[in-house]
Amino acid sequence: MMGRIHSEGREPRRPAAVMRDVAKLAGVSHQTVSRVLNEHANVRPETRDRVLDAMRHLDYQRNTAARALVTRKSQTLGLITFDTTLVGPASMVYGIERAARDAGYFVSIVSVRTLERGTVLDAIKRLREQAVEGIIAVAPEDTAVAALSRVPENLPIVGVGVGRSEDVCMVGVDNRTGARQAIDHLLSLGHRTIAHIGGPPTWPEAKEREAGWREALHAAGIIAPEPTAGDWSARSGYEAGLALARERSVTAVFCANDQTAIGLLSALYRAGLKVPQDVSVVGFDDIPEAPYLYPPLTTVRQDFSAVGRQSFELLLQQINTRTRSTERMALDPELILRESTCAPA
Amino acid sequence: MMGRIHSEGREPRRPAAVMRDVAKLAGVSHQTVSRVLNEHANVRPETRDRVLDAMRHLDYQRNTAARALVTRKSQTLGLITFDTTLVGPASMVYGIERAARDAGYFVSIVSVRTLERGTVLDAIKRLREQAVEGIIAVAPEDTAVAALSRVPENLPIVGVGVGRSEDVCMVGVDNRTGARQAIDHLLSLGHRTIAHIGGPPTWPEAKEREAGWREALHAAGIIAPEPTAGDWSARSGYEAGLALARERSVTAVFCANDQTAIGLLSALYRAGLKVPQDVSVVGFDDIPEAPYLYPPLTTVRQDFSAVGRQSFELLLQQINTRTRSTERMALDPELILRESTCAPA
DNA sequence: CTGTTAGCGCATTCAA
DNA sequence: TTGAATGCGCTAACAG
Repeated sequence: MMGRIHSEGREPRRPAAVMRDVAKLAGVSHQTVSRVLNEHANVRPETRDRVLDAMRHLDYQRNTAARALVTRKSQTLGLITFDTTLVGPASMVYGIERAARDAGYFVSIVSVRTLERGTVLDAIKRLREQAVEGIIAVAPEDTAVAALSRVPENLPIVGVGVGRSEDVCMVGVDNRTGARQAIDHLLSLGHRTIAHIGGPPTWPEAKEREAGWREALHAAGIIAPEPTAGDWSARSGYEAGLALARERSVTAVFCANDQTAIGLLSALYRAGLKVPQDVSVVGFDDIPEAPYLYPPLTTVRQDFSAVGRQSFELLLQQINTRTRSTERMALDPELILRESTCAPA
Repeated sequence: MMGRIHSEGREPRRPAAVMRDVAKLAGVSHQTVSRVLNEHANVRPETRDRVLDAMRHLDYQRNTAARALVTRKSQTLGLITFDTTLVGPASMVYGIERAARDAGYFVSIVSVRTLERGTVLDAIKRLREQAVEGIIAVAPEDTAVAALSRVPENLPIVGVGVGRSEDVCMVGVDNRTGARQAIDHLLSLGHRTIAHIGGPPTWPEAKEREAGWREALHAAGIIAPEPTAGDWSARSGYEAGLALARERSVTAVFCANDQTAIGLLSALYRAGLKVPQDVSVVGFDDIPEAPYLYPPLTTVRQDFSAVGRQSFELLLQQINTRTRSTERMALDPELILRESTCAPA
């Protein structure tokens, strides 16, 4: 009779308090509790305080599942990120999560290792199961962008990247302009042979950077040499650097990103070349280490967290207006001059 | 009478199919649909197929809110991460998310900028609102660890890091051993003056690495000099390096992490010193760039994704057994020999 | 093997 | 200003 005779030892002591409990303690109906919770007007301040007190006493947590069930809103958005140690994604996750939280959204994350169509589709499926109200996908590869255009019309989505897509909203950085700034800088220094170590050809960002390099060279009446293929890694920069050092024909190298530049620097030194005296080097991204490399790296800065915030804004807009946007937004990068570039000998 | 006369233009075309719709189309009860969904036995294969077909036709998505409401399980776990471009957290998020997904859990992420107690407590509160079944918190600072011990008894939690805590399960790397390996290596090379550029003193990991350095030195009968304070950044390594170069009394430096080592290398070169000939350098972490620095960096490797997986395992165990564990697990790091160390001149 | 019933905790009508 | 009823979509218990 004492209750709990059959209590199962492994259960948490007290079941979590629900609205009814709060209501009882405050001497009101559970309805009124709901009202104060949702900040409806028409609740006497005095009643409100009693309810608030009761909630505190019972350590009341509103049940989001029940709430979502009836409102048909999960207050959650999905985030698809790419597994990587590249700075970009990490900073963006932070920016996005931050913005989402401020707007009252939870964020559910799915990390994918590759950006193949199938993988991304799986991630989307998983997020749909979760009933997310919208999705932000870091989609730097063509295949990923293609997958995004397959999400149902009624699910808002924003891609982060610069891939071409007919029907999905994308936000990224204007890589082409960034690259041109870098090359123009090198040209103004007097360089005429400017090599490029590119990123993976399946990445639109890589293609844009290469295009910018090509355009700037072309505008100066210089025929672009064949770029070296890379994969964003220091390793690829290192290997490309070894080859470049053997040729000894270039006075400057534009790297697809800073990691590549790190590897390049290493290869150049190993070959006995000096930077910037023998070879000028420019990177892309402006990772936190860039100013403290030897020499401090001239590079193109991207504001990743701005991209993150912006993508959330665009998503929120779609959610609120219930319209699928196909807007395309490109933020401007900024050339940061440091000591890895100088006039050629 | 034709229905939809009052249809609101901005609504998605078709409301999402629910179980009842599937049931009707398949000519069964909604219960049977639920059975096939949850893979209960006792469903005739034939019926099963009809149901599956119907689900496909209607593009049925199960409603997780409704499911969570009745099962009292959100199938979600919370992840508190630290805003940073440090490799560790990024790799661990991946490992954790991966493991969680394989086990059928969603993961909801909260990124915090600082690890102050209040910030972490807020993150926990937010996750509790979401009714997560457990929390993994990347908690590399003392204040964060302290906050973790405040979560209610019935919410499983695992901290990632090496902080001391009476009542929360933690998994991390044995930094002390890692540091000792590094110093022993340096000692065996013949070094007798081995400086240390530390991490932030509020980080237990930093303290452990320093302790390992101190212990190894002590064991060799050497009195440890005063370590230089750093903050994990390349900048701090650079500044410390400038100072060390002025003194010119050390033959080797053990850095708290690889970023610090990057800055140190830069400062050393700037001062006209050669690595490893004049000064040997050892890092910690083994970031992807480490093998491609100049010179390739000898460092202590941590398996971040293993830490991530392990932390999930421990969390899952707590969830399943409904017991709060206080286990403490330390994975072994591994010294990776490269070219930044050699015998002193 | 399958269907019927009940209720999870909440927000949203309606009444009072 | 407050309370009573209704049902969101699903799973679990019980019948058949």
